[in-house]
Amino acid sequence: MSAGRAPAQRAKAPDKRRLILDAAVRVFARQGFHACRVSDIADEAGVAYGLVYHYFASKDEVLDTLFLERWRVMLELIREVDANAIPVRDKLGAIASFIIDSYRHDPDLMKVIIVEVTRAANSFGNTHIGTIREAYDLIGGMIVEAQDDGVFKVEIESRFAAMAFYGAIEQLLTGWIFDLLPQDDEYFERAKWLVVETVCGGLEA
Amino acid sequence: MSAGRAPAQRAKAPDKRRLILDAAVRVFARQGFHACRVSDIADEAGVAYGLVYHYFASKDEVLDTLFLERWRVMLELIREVDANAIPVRDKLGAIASFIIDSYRHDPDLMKVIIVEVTRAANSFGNTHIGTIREAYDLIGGMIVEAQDDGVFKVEIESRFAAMAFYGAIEQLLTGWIFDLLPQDDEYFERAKWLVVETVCGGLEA
DNA sequence: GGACTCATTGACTGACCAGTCAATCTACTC
DNA sequence: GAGTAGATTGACTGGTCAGTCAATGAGTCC
Repeated sequence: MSAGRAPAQRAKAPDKRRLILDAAVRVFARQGFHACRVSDIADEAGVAYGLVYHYFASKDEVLDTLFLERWRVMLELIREVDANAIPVRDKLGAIASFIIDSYRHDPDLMKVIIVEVTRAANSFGNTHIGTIREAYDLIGGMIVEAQDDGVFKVEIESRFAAMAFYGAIEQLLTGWIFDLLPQDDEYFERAKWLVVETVCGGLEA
Repeated sequence: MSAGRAPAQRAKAPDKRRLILDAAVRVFARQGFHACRVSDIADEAGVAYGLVYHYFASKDEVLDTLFLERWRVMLELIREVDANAIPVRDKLGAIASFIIDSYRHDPDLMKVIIVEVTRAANSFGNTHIGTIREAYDLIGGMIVEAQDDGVFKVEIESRFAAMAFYGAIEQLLTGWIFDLLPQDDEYFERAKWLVVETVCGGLEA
């Protein structure tokens, strides 16, 4: 807890909290949040059952932590991209790149976040809808800006366009998660281009 | 079970099996499949707990039935549309229309199917991936045909295009499910047009 | 009206699992 | 080396709930 203690902890012992989070990602990805037991997480992490409850108040909090950690990074990226004075196409391309690279780098984590949170309308999705929405709103803002600049058609409402754009990306990840699409570097790169090409092609004036 | 008995049943008693399925839709939509109890479904339907197990082998089978019933109708629609000699844009438009109208007509059912099945990679989604995939493949086939005719660019692989198209639609439904987008008739119609316009705009040669 | 079949009821059980807690260990301080 | 605080352990508990089943009801056929 104290600021001075944390570095000392990390220096000597393996960070058990992190160990538990990483194990949880693998277990959630493999079995799903509902189907797995807390003991599965503890076993996967190689720690005692009770230690999970030393670091987290509940099973839910483990998933909340994973989601918030990752989503915060994504929101930062989007804000950063948005601050640059570059064409919308590049902005949307950077977002698509980031999400697809996130999947490429840690497919299990992205699978968990998408399957268990952003699409779980009756559980975690509902809890975090405010945070999720921030991303849609930021993307929507970029589209409004592009419309004001005359780059995008004004007939397509920004909120719809943002949903369609984000939805297309998430569905590609879903395709990879379900193993319906090939997962190699060439395809990941192609997918980035495809999403931007398709959606921007349809939105441009 | 027997062919002669079914109509007699339906004629006199309210069809309890249907009553249970309809109640399940409302309960699953409200609480989610995992969070609800079988007794919630029985209560909602106004029947005894045990009757659910008279008609269905398990809680899972109730959801399976709901999904398969609906998805069969959608596959039929897609095949029917595909058989017509009309432009791709119209074919894809008909599919978008059908899905969006399905939501408009029975939002709870579509919410359940999307949230609990087509996006549930670790449970029902996995069980039904073959059936779900049929839809993607049919849409992919339409896109290939359009590419052969020179209407769509060949650079964008059909599987990717199909996922992007279907993903954009599903995300619109998700927007409605999460109450992030307005839900009135004008918006539903606008959404049909938007999806087709956006995706076809990006795919056309 | 007796015999049969299927529909319907709801109390009960057996398994499962999230979360608790008291005990033990480890490391650091004075 | 005694004292303290946090880390770690895992057996245990309490509640929940899917699925079972024996009993009862209702309709049909002869």
